[in-house]
Amino acid sequence: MQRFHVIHYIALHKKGPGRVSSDEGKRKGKGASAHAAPQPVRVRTVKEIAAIANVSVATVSRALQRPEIVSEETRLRIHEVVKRLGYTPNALARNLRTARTRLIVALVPDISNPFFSEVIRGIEQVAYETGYSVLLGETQSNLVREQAYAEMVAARQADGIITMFHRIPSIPVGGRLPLVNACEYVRDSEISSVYIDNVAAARAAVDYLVTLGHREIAFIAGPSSSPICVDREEGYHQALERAGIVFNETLTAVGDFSIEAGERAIELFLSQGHAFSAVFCSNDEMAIGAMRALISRGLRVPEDVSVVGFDDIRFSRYTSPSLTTVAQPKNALGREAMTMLIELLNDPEVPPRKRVLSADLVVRGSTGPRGGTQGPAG
Amino acid sequence: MQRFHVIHYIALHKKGPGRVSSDEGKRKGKGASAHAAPQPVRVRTVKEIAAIANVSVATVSRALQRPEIVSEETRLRIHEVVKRLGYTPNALARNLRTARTRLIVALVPDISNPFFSEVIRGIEQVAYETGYSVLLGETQSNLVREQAYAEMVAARQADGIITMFHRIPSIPVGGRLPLVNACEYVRDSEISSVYIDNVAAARAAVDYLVTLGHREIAFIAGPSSSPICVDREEGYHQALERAGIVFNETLTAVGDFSIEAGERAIELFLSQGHAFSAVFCSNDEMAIGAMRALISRGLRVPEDVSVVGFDDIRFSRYTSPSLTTVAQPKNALGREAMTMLIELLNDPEVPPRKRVLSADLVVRGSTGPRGGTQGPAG
DNA sequence: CCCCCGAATGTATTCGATTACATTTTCAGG
DNA sequence: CCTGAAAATGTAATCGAATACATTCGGGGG
Repeated sequence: MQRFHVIHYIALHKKGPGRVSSDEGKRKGKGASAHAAPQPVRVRTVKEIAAIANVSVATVSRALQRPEIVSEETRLRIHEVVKRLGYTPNALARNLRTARTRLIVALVPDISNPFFSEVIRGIEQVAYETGYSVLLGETQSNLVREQAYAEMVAARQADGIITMFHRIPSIPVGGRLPLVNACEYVRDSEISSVYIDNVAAARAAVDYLVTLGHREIAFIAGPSSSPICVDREEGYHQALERAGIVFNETLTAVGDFSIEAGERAIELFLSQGHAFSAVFCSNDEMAIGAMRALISRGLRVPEDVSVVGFDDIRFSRYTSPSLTTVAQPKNALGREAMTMLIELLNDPEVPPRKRVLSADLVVRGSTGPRGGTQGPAG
Repeated sequence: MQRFHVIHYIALHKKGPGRVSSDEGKRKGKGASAHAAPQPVRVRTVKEIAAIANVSVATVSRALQRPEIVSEETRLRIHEVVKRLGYTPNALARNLRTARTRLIVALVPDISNPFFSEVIRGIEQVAYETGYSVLLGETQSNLVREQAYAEMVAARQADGIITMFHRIPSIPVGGRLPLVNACEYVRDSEISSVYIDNVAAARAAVDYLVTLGHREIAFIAGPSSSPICVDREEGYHQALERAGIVFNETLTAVGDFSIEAGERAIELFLSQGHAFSAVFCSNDEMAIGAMRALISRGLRVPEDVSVVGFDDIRFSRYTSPSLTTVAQPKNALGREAMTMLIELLNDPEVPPRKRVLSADLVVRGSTGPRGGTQGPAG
């Protein structure tokens, strides 16, 4: 990999980035009021509230949980005290007693991936509607971290978990943990999942390139450890076969979903000197990298080479040219996943299910009919 | 706003995106084993472990918490039982008793913003080193959500909180909640914060444009509700003043940090017909939007107009041309924030502090000397 | 052989809320 | 003015682990 532009730095300060100044903290407030009395954090309990409101703890609890069964007068008095003292019930005690937290954990490999953000938004919508809260965890595809978050459920700190990668945290013996797999799935496993028909989606994308007249279609695959990537590759093969195009192994490269991987793949294809007029990529980042590499080699997109991505991340609308890609129903994936998880939480007996949603091809500027020029090496 | 490319959809399936199929769930496993016995989730407790290992609950607890004070023989026996039965201690009970969770909440307005992801990574590094776990919350700049997450601390579900926006969740009366503000800060408030010297950083960016010969420098500001945006604007003004350039009000526009806002701002400048040869933007997204708009109007970056962003998000390396921008020490911001929070947790008496880190200007391809052409309208 | 000390383990309280069950209050109907 | 059911409130057990305090055990010193 090489940079295309020289990067040089101009320090704003003499001190390095590590140096810090913290004088503001030392300044004394102008009046005497500035934390003159760093009074210990007064933690209130039901007992105190009960004593002050002149009722029993049970009544306080009821006034907060099911106000309708407490007399108006008492209720108002208790609420006044609660408000005045700023009382918040201890959720640990409550959850311990009730054996539920109304909290679910959503795990993503990479939070900055805009694809997942949309899915998470879907999860949160349903969670909100059903009175759950969502806590996010980033695993960075690290097994240890995945496991650590899964333990939170085993330790009763959360009720369930939605994962967005293809590895299932090993289930603590004894209990089936309430888990739903979103976007990805694990073949043959007894895990509930929501995902799209990746074979069909990839096939449709490549079909579209075929209808534009392309015959030499390159493919940039994702890691084969992920079942959905295998499916996308399968879809690519099926489309070629249907169109009567002979599969050319040298026109397939494997990447790791990064922009750089897309660039490298194109470099590889070009160096091999085999002609191609279109590239289908297993995700948008790699497609963006592919476009960059093509353009920097003086090839025009889509006049010389058409490019298709997968996912429809927000940014693919803003590349130049904008990217044709397979749009996953991100929001729906999230919503379905959360809905399934709630079913599971309400009734642990329900068998695991797999739900398959459909995807759409979004045609933008990066694809066009096979041009007069025969492609890069044609 | 208008699209530059026609977008049309090709449905992959007849059924709409909402339709789902879930046949796989119904299929019976080939053998009898497939969840033949959906046995109730056996939740183990110390008591059970103690009974099976033939010791008291205290000994089990000790074997898990401080193994060294338990005899080798007993310890091994207990660990064997724990492992065999897949016992995980109930964290709620533990946290209730010990009054600490070793969990902190990190709140961001938008998880897909790559700027925050880097900061979060810094937070997590320090958290990991000190035995804390980080849970992420996305607030979407929604006050209700900010408040809801803050309540988690009041309810003792988390020990502390790091926010990355300029609003302070109203503190539950009675207790100062352990909170650190990262990247942003609140003027004159008694809140610990870590941020960069935005005035100096912005000034340096504009200074740089001046050294390249630019005199008509436009500015795309961020929302003035955010102190750091005000600071960046102040830095812009200071740099102009130093260079003896008269401030031209029509060359300043306010945006909301989105790509579209950057586009709109450029349209505005161009429509006003006032010449400019450089644009400084309060963040990278708006700078990317600005470049798009300029290029789509047939202007060259940087030959006709230089563009500078702020933040140095990952993607700004990959635009064409790549973006010159102010790089915030994202990782250090996160690390410092978490470090400060831990100090606060260990000793609630420590007064709030503000730490100011330095930023670097990263020069890439979007800036160049003021060219022969006089800019868009010159 | 006894005493004492430290190591190992056990007993029982505690954390703070929820809630089953018990008790008191209220008031309509007789 | 009494009765009884419903409403309101109170008492105490409970969730599961941690831990202060109590007890037991083993063995070295006197």
